[in-house]
Amino acid sequence: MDYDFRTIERKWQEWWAQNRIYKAEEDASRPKFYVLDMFPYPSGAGLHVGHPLGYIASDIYARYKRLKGFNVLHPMGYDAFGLPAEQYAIQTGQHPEVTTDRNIARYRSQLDRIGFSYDWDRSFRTCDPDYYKWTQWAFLKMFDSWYDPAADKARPISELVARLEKDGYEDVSAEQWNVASEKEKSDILMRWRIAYQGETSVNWCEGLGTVLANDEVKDGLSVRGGFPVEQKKMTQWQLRVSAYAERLLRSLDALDWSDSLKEMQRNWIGRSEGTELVFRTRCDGREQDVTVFTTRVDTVFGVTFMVLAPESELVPSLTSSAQKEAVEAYLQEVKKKTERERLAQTHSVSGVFSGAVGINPLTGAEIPIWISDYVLAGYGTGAIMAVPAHDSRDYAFARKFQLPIVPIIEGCDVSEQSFDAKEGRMCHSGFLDGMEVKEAIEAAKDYVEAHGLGRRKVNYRLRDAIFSRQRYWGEPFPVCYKNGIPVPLPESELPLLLPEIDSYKPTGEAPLARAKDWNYKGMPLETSTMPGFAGSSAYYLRYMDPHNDAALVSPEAVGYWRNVDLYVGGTEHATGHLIYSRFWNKFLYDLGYVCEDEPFRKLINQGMIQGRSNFVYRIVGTNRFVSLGLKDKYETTEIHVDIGLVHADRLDLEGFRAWRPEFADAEFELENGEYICGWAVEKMSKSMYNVVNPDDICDQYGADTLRLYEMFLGPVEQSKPWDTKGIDGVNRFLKKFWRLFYDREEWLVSDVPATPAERKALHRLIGKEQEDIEAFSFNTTISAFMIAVGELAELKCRSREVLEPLVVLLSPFAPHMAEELWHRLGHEDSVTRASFPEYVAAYTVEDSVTYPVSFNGKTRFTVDLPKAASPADVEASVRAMEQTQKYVGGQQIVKVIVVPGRIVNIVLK
RNA sequence: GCCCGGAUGGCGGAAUUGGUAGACGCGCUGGACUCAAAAUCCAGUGUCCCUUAAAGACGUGCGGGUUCGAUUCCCGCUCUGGGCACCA
Repeated sequence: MDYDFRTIERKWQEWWAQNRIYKAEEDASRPKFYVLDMFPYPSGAGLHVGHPLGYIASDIYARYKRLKGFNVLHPMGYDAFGLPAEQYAIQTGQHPEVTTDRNIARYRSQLDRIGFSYDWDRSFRTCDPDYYKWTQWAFLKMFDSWYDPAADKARPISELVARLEKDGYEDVSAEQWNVASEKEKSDILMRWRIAYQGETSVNWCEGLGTVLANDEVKDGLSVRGGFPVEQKKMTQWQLRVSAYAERLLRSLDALDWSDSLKEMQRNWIGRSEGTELVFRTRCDGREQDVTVFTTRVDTVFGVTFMVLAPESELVPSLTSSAQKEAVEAYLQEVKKKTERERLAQTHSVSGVFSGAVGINPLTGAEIPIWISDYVLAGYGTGAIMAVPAHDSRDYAFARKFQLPIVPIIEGCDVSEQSFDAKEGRMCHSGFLDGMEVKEAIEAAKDYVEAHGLGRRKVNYRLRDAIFSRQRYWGEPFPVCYKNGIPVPLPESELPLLLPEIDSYKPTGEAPLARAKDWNYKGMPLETSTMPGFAGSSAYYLRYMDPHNDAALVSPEAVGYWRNVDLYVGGTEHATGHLIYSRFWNKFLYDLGYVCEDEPFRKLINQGMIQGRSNFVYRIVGTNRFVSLGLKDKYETTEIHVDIGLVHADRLDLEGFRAWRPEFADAEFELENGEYICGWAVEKMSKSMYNVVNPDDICDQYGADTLRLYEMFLGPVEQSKPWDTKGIDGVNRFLKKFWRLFYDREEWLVSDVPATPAERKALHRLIGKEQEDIEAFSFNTTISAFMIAVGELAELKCRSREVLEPLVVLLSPFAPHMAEELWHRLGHEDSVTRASFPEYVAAYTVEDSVTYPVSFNGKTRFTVDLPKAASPADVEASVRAMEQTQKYVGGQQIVKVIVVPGRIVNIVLK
């Protein structure tokens, strides 16, 4: 009986599916464990070998946890709304759902071949009305809530309305509220709702005809499609993520995520402690207060000018009539410039004098107010005090416009550049003179607050999320307009189904505006749709209770499954999905719908698998190709060649000629009769002809080999190149494993007792496997497996006592083979239901004692000896080391002290 | 520019966190079995010196330091991957 992976894998995949082996059900008698993969957006290209890396890792972990007695929830679904399907629809006229269905079917068939232990009964797509009903529901809840800073959580908007009616709130008095019109009331509430509509500067992408979130834009281009993005003021639906900035930052500490990812989130949230300082200003005889934000109030004596952002609403009132023309010209220039510069990535210094002056609140000095695009409207107050001596941006500006530079830190040289460091002793700074910068900051803050000149303020870079997209393929907003006032639809109307439209071609207006009868009881419905992250923000909750028609998730289900214990996915979601999801979860937590404050307890970022591309070298101007070693003799062009035509870097010449018509009469210059190709590690992509399809690997080697090899390649978190060449090693291992059980047709396993050596091999493996799987170190686990199997093969182990646990240990990695052998061992149930602790208990590693050995009281190394060893044995062992191990650096051991409490000390000469 | 990581044989990568560097796999070399090939198995494989072996010397990006002992800790560089980028 040979190892016939094709038959075995098909057989058990069918059996698992038919018998619902991986079905998860709530079971209060067992501890739960929730293992989740970031669900894929099914693109048209299908899966390449890099995609399943994380899925395989999480599947191994899920299977391992099952063996350890946990009730494991391990679901999979699809992130199905989004731009690519719609872009395709625009090109082909085909409904995005058709493409989406097709892509999902392909993904599913590819996934199924790898032998994952997903509970497919819980699967859904974000574009299913049954699912997006709950995305819309969450939006309604957000619309109907405000963030109460006193309670530090979201509360129903009705509570705010009650307050407004009775006492007013912040700058809205009860009188104002009570006489306000319906429209005015709506506008007032928009200032506090969690989901609100407001005018804001947005990333407008003309190429896609929609606005984009900050994380959907990179280097001034859209992440999807790479179209230029410009800033534009528009009224959009937004989510008040910024209200959660402090909580999102604070609860990061307790999460078991990588430091680099947490750091990325911290930077994205961008907390900075500073001061809001009020400057009196004068312009054409008018006086006005302007508040600036600064983290360096201590430098206020070095302020020599102020700067407003061009988009600041203060600009009109702070422009003098004399400067009006110049300012307007500058504003026009900025508008044009930003688009160009976003692409060019260079920032030239520009600005214009506003004609207004400000008065330094501490010194009384008059300083000019300028307008420049190096100040951002969206951060702080959109106005700054400039301290050119100690801020490089202010310095560059001062230099360009010849504004004074006044250093206020002793001994610093600002003739060439500013001195930005937060260190040194203050000077020319009145009451701050002589202080160190750090104490000066605090002293200045105290002074400002004590004299009513401003107040301490914490600012965040994190902005509210823009939630509207002028696109078709997304969740419709359950909102209609009554006399221009947004009115939410009642929950009973959900889901509000995405309407059919005639054409997907962009016309400048939102596609839904073209839908027939797009109104609710005669009131027009909102025409934008929700962004991609809407559907992916709470999907992990839905898996807990995917068929519930009455709630996103029942209190019972969420009470049992709580949150995700292990989340595996790519690092590219660090500042998008993972922020939005945490926000969304915290919001639902505030309202009592979920019972954990954080959605993902532990997060593993799998690395990327890069492709290994091959090249041929064509002599310029000919159809002649030279082998790698000879290419330097000629002027050549490097051409990507399909890796299917290359074996061990040797080119298949006939295959190459047949590959493309232009190569049909190619000539070759060979080395030792072979054409050697060049190679490089690059991103796996069609255009580089280096894509490896997991289906091909499954055909040729089997899913178990694929799983093992992807893990054996290196640490899961690390990016590494794929090279099919090495796959034979793990494939050989599996065949070897099989041969422990079968010698051709003969079944080898019997009930003979295991020898001590056989047991020892198994013990070591058990210990290693437990340790390494918990640490997510699967490559070393597999190494340990190879060693153990090698040892057992050499020992000709036939004992069921050892071989049966070995199958259990293998099952997370190579589930198909393990299942087959498990059944051949006489079991009827799945190996999934075997109990790992049972085997661990039966095979505990023999106890030994570790003695720490120290020189002069400091532990230097350890000695392992059997438990029964006497102090004399320990001393002998240490002295033996003196000779063989050179541990004591040539110095002679005078005395070895063995303390009863197992501590060994060495006294050196 | 700022903030995180990395750097170990021909290649992917190990090393119990300060204790025999290079586990495991690939590749390569030689051998066994074959008419032959595939498959399988065995042996060797960091570099240098040497006909070979023994023995030795050198070796974890570079330069210093701490230590009996450093891939591991500290200081200063180089290269490289990623994130942020006028955030006051």
